[in-house]
Amino acid sequence: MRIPRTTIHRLSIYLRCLHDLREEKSETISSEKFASLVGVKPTQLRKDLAYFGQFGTRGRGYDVDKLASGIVRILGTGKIRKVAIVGVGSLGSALLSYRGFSKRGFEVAVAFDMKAGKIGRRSRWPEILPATRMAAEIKKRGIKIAVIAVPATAAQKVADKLVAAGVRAILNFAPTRLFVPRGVSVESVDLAMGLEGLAYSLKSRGRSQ
Amino acid sequence: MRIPRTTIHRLSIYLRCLHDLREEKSETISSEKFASLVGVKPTQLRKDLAYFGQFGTRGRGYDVDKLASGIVRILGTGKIRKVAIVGVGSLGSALLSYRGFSKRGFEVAVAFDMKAGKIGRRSRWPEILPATRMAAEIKKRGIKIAVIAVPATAAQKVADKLVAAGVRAILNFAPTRLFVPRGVSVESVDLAMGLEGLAYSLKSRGRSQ
DNA sequence: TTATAATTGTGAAAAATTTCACAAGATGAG
DNA sequence: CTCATCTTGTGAAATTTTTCACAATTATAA
Ligand SMILES: NC(=O)c1ccc[n+]([C@@H]2O[C@H](COP(=O)([O-])OP(=O)(O)OC[C@H]3O[C@@H](n4cnc5c(N)ncnc54)[C@H](O)[C@@H]3O)[C@@H](O)[C@H]2O)c1
Ligand SMILES: NC(=O)c1ccc[n+]([C@@H]2O[C@H](COP(=O)([O-])OP(=O)(O)OC[C@H]3O[C@@H](n4cnc5c(N)ncnc54)[C@H](O)[C@@H]3O)[C@@H](O)[C@H]2O)c1
Repeated sequence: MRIPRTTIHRLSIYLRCLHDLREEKSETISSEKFASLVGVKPTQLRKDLAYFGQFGTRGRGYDVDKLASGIVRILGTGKIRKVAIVGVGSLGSALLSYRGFSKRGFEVAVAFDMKAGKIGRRSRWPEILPATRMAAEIKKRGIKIAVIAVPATAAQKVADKLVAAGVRAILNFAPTRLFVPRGVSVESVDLAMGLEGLAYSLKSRGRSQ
Repeated sequence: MRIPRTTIHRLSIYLRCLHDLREEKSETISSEKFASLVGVKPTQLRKDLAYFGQFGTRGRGYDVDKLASGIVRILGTGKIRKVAIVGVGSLGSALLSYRGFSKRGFEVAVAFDMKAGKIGRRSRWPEILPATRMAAEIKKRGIKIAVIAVPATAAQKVADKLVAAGVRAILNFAPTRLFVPRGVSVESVDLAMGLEGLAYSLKSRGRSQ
């Protein structure tokens, strides 16, 4: 059965919310309350979960812990996944220092840059290596996920090298389309696109929202 | 007529691609070539545009310049829109120094932070003001779009203040849901969510892609 | 134990979105 | 001018996604 892309997207949102609920020591929650918390319809939440099995108890709701670990299992973020970042400019640096990824099951294991000045090891930061060692290190460490934070003009070449080195999933911040072989996934984050969406809803307020 | 959210999203992608085509001095392009460039079906591209009128010439295709300005008009990014950034931490700093927004019709006009050390004026950066002056400055400058780059725990309070000051659209980087009144739009960018999507496709390669 | 209330899981209906198929308009060669 | 070719715009069909409605299951109180 084909699972909608949007369902996977929402699963992430559910998981984030479950983390918060866990911190508040909630044990169980009904689809109704949970849905209103994340901002979807209860039936949608139940249908999203139903694609993957049964997670709740009729008459009671969902066990927060159990549901969280269920979604983690679905997403495949159960054991920590190593991530490489390519491009340690202003955005890459922000990502390197970000503590939020580890909570979600990702470890930034290493970063690469082509400029000599960026190379080295700072306390509490992942090691930054020269871009020339990229292929070898990624192979050696068995890294499957990479983040591209280089200028758009360099992004495709970097992607090609990453794929050749065994990377199977790329989070791309460069504002350009990446062409990759079948079997490799790309998610692109274009911040200007977010602003354009907002500009549009600003223009057509009332109609679109 | 209701326009799909995804259509607006794709319009941004089309526009980015048109910018590139313009730099390559292409004059016209058919929906077929254009679609293969951005990675959608030609009929989808034509349908997306058809929501807003007629932009092409039968037998010839689309005039690159004309289509670009058409999409700009649809999105409402024709005249530069001023944007405020709240939170000048590692991510906020990256956004402040980013030169890519102005090409898309946005100007980061001002930033705010609560820590005294962040306040001031650096060359080529927008002015950074204390958070206490946020409401007054946003009102004074008539800013309608803001970016939230503060910790998740502070995000809702910041959003409330922004809305009270007249902001109508928020790009939110904090990993939390923002509750805002009707008529205010929020786009959230959760980078961990991008990674989770990738982890999933890694797990279920072949099926989902 | 039995009745009542709560809440999930799910097939079917509804709504939204994408794709198709082709008429209509434009171009260019002869 | 005419014909063959190209390519858009669009109503209709197909597909996908969301929502509904309710049977099934569990909890709880009497
Ligand atoms: N900074 C932002 O806020 C922001 C926002 C949206 C999008 N982006 C995009 O993210 C990307 C990075 O942005 P940035 O502001 O950090 O740019 P930047 O110029 O500050 O950093 C780019 C880094 O990549 C390195 N680099 C260049 N080519 C490389 C290669 N082939 N291999 C390894 N390293 C290489 C450079 O040495 C530099 O350190 C760009 O594509 C940009 O458009 C940035
Ligand atoms: N850094 C990243 O790569 C990254 C990635 C994904 C998400 N995020 C999210 O983006 C947000 C910012 O991340 P960061 O790494 O830049 O954090 P940071 O701690 O480096 O910066 C936060 C800044 O916000 C300021 N601040 C706090 N409360 C404020 C308030 N009420 N008003 C004004 N300013 C206030 C702080 O003084 C600080 O300068 C966080 O919510 C984080 O989860 C960051």
